Amino acid sequence: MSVTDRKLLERIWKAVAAIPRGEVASYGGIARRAGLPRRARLVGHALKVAPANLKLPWHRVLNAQGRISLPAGSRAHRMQRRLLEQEGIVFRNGRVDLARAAGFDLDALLWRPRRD
DNA sequence: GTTGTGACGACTT
DNA sequence: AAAGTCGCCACAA
Repeated sequence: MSVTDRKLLERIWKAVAAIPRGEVASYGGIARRAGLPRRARLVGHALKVAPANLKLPWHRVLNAQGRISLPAGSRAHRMQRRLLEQEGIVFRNGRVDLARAAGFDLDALLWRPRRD
């Protein structure tokens, strides 16, 4: 693995670490915030290989549909959903309930689930 | 080198 | 809404 590849991963990890508690972001959005537009798949890869010691809020990263991308029914899938609900995020029909009432930031693709 | 796969996404049918 | 298609590209075989 080249040094530059390593740097890309680090930039992605940093962007993920910046997702505030109670909010979620998309793979594509993280890629853009990391300065890597159109590299959504790389974000998935970055999370897969992320060292556990970084303690990244990986569960706050969803696909563009607001759905969990991990295999449905898998252990990891259930854990992601649990972690999200644990911080107040509500699911509706298998999708994160995205109410863009206030704070919906299209540019950053950072979503704010309705908080009531 | 080539091929298939995949924690993706935008567009078009 | 749902299914294809295409672009993207790291990785394993």
